[in-house]
Amino acid sequence: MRRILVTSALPYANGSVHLGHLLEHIQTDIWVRFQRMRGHECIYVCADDTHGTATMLLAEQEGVGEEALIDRLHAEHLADFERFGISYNNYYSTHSDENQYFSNLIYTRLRDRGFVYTKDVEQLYDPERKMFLADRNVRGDCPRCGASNQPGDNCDSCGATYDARELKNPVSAISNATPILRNSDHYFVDLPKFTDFLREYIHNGSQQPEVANKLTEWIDGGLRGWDISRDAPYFGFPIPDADDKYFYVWMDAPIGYLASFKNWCTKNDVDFDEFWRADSTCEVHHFIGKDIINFHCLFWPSVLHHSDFRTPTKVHVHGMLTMNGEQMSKSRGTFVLASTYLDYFDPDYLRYYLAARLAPNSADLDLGSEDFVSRVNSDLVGKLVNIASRSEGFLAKHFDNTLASELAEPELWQEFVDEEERIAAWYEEGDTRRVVRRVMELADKCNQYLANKAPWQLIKDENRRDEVQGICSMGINLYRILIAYLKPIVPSLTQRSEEFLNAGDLTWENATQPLLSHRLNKFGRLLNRIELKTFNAMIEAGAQNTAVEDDSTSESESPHIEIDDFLNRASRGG
RNA sequence: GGCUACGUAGCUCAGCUGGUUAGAGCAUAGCAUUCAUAAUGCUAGGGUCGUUGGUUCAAGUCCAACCGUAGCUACCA
Repeated sequence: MRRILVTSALPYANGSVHLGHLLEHIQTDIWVRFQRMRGHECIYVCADDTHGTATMLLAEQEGVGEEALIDRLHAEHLADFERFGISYNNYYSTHSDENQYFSNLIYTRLRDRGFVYTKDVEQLYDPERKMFLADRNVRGDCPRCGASNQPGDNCDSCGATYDARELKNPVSAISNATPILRNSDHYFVDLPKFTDFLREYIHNGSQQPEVANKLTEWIDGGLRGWDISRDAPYFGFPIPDADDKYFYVWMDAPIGYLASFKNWCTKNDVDFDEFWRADSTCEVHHFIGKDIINFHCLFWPSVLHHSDFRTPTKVHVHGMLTMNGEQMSKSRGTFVLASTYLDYFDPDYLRYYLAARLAPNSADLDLGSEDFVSRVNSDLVGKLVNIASRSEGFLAKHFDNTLASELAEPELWQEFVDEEERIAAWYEEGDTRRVVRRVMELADKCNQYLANKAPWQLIKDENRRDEVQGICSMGINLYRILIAYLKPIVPSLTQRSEEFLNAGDLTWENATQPLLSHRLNKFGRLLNRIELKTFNAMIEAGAQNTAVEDDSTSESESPHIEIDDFLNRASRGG
């Protein structure tokens, strides 16, 4: 039995769960459910990422304390994810004692080993709000093309990248005050010292090839020190032995994985160190989006390795979700919250669709409305569920819902059984696209078999009734093995099927044993078809739900962050 | 600008280390069927495999250039 710890990136506590988050958490959950189905120990933890300026400002805007804000969002996030069947063992928070403990521990270890240095940094400062301004919180004229009202790090108009200090006519996006330059000591992790370690680490099988490529690029370009401190006021953990300095949110965010797991270990009496000591033989898998590769594949393993923790076994990187070919964005009206989706569709539809498109790479994934509807209706209902539906009637009507005592077509059955190994390997790699394709090919094969045998003809002949039972029992058994193969992807459909099949929980092991002389439960509708207009209604509702927010931010004239930017970065990782 | 990935039928994609007339599903058309949630089965049309050049007995499959698309160019809560 393998011992596996799995994480999804930590959603940031400044907004609701949306389909972009779900892509990641569903992908993770499928992998986790597969591992558990195979009989491995698989602990899945996540948490809300709570610290930083954004939460601080949002709390202020809402007139509540940060802790009240993050508590509220934590409850919301967890409820949304749970309704999608995401099977965390623990969904915690980075604003926790455990997280502070590990942050301090890691920091002091790094510091004591000479991997931390301080440097004087000059930054824009908002004199009204008395706080330093991150690049994103400054707007001004582009130093190259002169376009007005550009963000502090790059120009949307001409694409130039620059330092916020170079902006002309800078304005604080928080208070509209004119920022001044001010100096402060910052704490840096000496990343360049980890160059050799990283060069080796990224080729140890922990990275997808295209990710390793990108990392090599960064490393070859020369690593720079990583600024891990922020000045007060800042919502976060104070840095030990420093005056009014706080850990930069991206420092303690990944540590949230440790904290969440530790919290779970305490409650379940599991040895944390078994998983995290440097020579652990357990596995650690992170699932993240490609936007946060640097944090998880450069900083995180470096920090872990140099503070006596093991490094991740594998980082699974996925691409971004687009809607009908466009970036998910509120202004384009292609933004759908998890809760909005649930007003219209069963989670299994989305889980199935995403699984049908996911491969072990970081390519972007498009959710196309017609494609979505067609795959659900053709594959799940028309092909798969249809097998059970068309077989069941005969058994119920003529055979007291009882399966034949032996397999009518052992070779056909064996063919389905023989796929087990390949399908498992695809799951393991994260190639659910192949899993789905193969299962649907088998479903086609099964429908062909039923069409050829035409039990609806045979039933008319009194002498051939036994054949009908045999054929339909094949149909049910084949349906059963196929739904078992898809169990990690469509848990609720599987559960309804298990009830109908009346033979307990499907496991990877028992799925390849046919049911013989077995009594089924009463058949109920397993899955409904969906309509394109429902999907369109959902998109429209999504646009309406979010239009309000757009207005409010533009009216205030001081959005702390462009709203679309928010979305792209809403799934950070912790 | 630099780097990376991708560009195969209307759509989503298979095509591994180069080797018979380029495949599947969906969509479309016709036929069959009616057990099944207007589901299923059979058949057909549809692609100069982004462009050009090269290596080779042989290239969608390797190389180069070009065109196009997307992304990255790390400290942003």
